[in-house]
Amino acid sequence: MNISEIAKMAGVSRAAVSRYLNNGYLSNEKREIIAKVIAETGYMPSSQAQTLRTKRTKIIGVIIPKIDSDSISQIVSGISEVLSASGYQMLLANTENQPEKELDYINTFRQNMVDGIILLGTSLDDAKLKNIQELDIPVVILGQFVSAPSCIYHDDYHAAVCMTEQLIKKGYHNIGYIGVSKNDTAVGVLRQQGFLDTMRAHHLAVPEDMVITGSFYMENGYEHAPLLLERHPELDAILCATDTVALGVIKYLNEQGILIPTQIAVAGFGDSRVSSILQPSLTTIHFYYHECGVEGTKMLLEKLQNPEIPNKSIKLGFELILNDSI
Amino acid sequence: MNISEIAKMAGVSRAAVSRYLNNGYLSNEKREIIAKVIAETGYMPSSQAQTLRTKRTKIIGVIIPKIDSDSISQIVSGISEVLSASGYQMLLANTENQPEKELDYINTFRQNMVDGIILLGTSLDDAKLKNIQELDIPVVILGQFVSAPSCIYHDDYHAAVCMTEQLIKKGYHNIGYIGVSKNDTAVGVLRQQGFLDTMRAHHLAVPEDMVITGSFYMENGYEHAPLLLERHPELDAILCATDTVALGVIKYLNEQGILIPTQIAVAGFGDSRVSSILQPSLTTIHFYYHECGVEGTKMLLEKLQNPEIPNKSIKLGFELILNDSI
DNA sequence: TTGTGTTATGAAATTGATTTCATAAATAGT
DNA sequence: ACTATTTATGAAATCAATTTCATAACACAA
Repeated sequence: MNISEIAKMAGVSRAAVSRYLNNGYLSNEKREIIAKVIAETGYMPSSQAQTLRTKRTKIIGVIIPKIDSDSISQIVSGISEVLSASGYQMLLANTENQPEKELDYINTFRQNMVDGIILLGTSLDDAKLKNIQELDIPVVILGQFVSAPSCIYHDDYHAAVCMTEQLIKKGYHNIGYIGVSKNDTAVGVLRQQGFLDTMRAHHLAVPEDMVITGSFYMENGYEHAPLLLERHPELDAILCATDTVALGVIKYLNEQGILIPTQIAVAGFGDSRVSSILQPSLTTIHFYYHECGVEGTKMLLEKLQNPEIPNKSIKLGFELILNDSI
Repeated sequence: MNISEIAKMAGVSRAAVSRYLNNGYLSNEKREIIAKVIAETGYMPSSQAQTLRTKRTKIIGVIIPKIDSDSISQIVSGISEVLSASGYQMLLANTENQPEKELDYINTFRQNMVDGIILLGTSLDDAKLKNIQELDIPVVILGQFVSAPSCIYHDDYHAAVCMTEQLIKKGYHNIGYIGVSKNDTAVGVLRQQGFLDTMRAHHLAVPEDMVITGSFYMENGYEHAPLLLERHPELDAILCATDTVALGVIKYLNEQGILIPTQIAVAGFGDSRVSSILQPSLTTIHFYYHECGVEGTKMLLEKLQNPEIPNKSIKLGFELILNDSI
């Protein structure tokens, strides 16, 4: 079933049918007859042929490091919400935490498949950013600050400052830190920097070996908590770069019968759904993940409408969720 | 940059370039010169034009009820793994728990956009299934048993039987049940049926008002747990159709200072990541979600290779995760 | 009546690839 | 030396839409 057949059945030209589909110049008479034929046949125009002419796919490529993560699935949910409201489709690419795959996907997408790209950034080196800027389609980066394309990011640094101050205020002075890879500027570098700067500002020592770096998974906390405690028996709190890591720490402490927060306080970042259900509930930072997805997508769609719009970067705030784990 | 320009630059015909791209009949001489030109220009063939001819998009449509769910994101992760290994892309559509949107998306996908569809089924009535069978592209249903297209599903009934027997064995005889919508045969109907049948087999009464049906969200457990306890002060256990619902119940019990499992035992289904971290850890059923995604995708890709393959349905097992909440 | 402008319409070009078909050149077989 | 076959190649058709351009039909003013 193609446009020519519809045209023949309706006794009009292909152009007329195309005009019908695109609200072009057409008499009501023809409009009606074409509508009838289309309703009868259930004809749907081929999006490939349309794209070939119009150069628009109405598909947005979304690149994420992993899908089964609380924060990421919230962002994706926001993206999907806006896209589907605007008649766009979402092509989702999962790098499975291999940042080098990001470029692969960008190149696949570039192959005329998508109108724009949303990248949930992990490690963004200069080479990658240069590559991104050379694309002829709009790109929005989520979760990391970059000067080049537009981006929406969280105030990771001050969130860490806020959390650290809170810990200090509560009387914890020997605070260990379990972080994640420095390749991730937002989560790996800035949160740790916020922690260290605040400790220094309060004249509290943080020996080098009281800071540990690991993966984004629970195992990071589960395996490194004992290491920290062994090295520093005086430890009274552990701050983790993500809630997921904090969950690992909590699992270990529970297994060992170490009381939270009496013996060791624990805090995380991300306000994962379970933080309030844990016993004790986990003190954490709420970031606006869903909003991040929503706003980022709106930004991309605006760029699509008007490519002349200059790059913007939006910093989203945070909220301290004061629970019982500190 | 299109195939004609490349052909001109290389001094060959468009057909030769196309043969180069598709490993066709071509002399090494031409092969080399074309390779050089393509490398210099960074040319990438237009996937739209390719699709227009070949009728293959190398895109699979995946329809899910929501993205920010533990079980679903695990399934999607499995799907994404297999697809990307096979050079396919994933078009993800989120119905946001509105089953009527499933058909909308199927229709959008049908518009020549995808080679096949994976549907994480929620409510599948006959009309919808008929619609699906009339599609000219292969479809695989995940999570529900259907006779029509191929499907991969979990043994929800026996999982519920197993869990209920376990509760009874542990001495709980007044068990309340918080379920989800009956529109979902697997999660809503079969799990509840397994529970009721097992209770009956053990001659244990389950008054009608000891079974409550609600949403897939935590609120379901959080709001209905007090209702159950009020109606039946003799209650000694609550079985929930999903871990998420169980989390809501646990949240309520914790807030009220009701001890788990001493005063009330709680169990769920789905082995969500946090079940082992909760205090007490949640007794639950492990389903093979990731495998479900992997196998379902393999099944679809096989069908794509050979459309003559008859429909298959695979039932995946489960595992009782015996923790401390019962 | 002629000229001008508006409204509808279809023919044909265009988009960027693949594929069929015809054919030329090279090699093999007798 | 003459077919027969294999190997390479390009011209042209094809896929299914959109869009430009030309033009027919009609209304209206001079």
